[in-house]
Amino acid sequence: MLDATFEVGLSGPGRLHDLFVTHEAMSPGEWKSGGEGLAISYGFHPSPFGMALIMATERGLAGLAFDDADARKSALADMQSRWPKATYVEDTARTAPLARRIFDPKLWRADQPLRVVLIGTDWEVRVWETLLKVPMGRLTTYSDIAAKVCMPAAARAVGAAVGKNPICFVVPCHRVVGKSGALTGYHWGITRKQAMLGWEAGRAI
DNA sequence: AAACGAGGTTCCT
DNA sequence: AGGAACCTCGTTT
Repeated sequence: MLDATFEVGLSGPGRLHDLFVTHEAMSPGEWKSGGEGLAISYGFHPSPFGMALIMATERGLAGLAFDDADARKSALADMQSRWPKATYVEDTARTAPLARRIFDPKLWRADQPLRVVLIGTDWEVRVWETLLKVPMGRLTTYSDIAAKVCMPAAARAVGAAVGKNPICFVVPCHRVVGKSGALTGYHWGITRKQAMLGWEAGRAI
C-alpha cells in the first residue's frame, strides 16, 4: 500500500461543485507485471464527450477512455495495452451506474464519493494524486505540478505521466495546460479537451 | 513562428 | 547500458 486513502473534492460557499473521489494507489509491487491477476470489468456508455469506455476492478474505477461511437475497439485496445495480462470481461450492468454518476453533476455527492484505484508507477501515482486536487473549472500547468511534487525541472516527465493517466476526466488531466496557456496535447484529442473545459466552465458556480 | 537542447521517467533493444 | 518517446519549457534563429 503506497499511501492512505483520503478524500479529495471541494464544496461549500465560494467553491466549485466537483466530483468527489476517494482513491487508493496500486503500485507495481501490488500487481504482477502486465496486470496479471487483475480482473477488469468494462462497458461502453454514451457521455457528453463521446462514447466512454469504463473499466472497473473490485477496488474501484480503474480506467476511463473515449472512443468514437463506431470504433469501439481502439479505446479497448488502448486500455488493454496498459495491462496486457489482466482478464477483461464485458459487464455493462456493472459499469452503467458508474457512467451515470461520473457524467451527471446532480449525482456528485460528498457523502458518496466515487471509489477510484490508481494503477501505475510511484511517479505516475504522485502526479495523478496532484491532479485530483485541481478543482473543477480551474486550470494548472505541467510545471506547476512538477513544482508540487518537488521536482521543478520535471515538467516534461509530468507531461509523460499525465498522458498515461488511465482514468481521464475523473482524474482531470484535461485541466493541465502549457505554461503559456496553450492547450498543448491530449491523448484523446485536443478537441475533446476543449469540450471538457467548456462543459466545466458552464457548470462553475 | 519555428527549430533546438535540456529535462525526468518509462519502455524498448 | 543505451536510445527513443512523451499531453514541456526556455532560449535562440
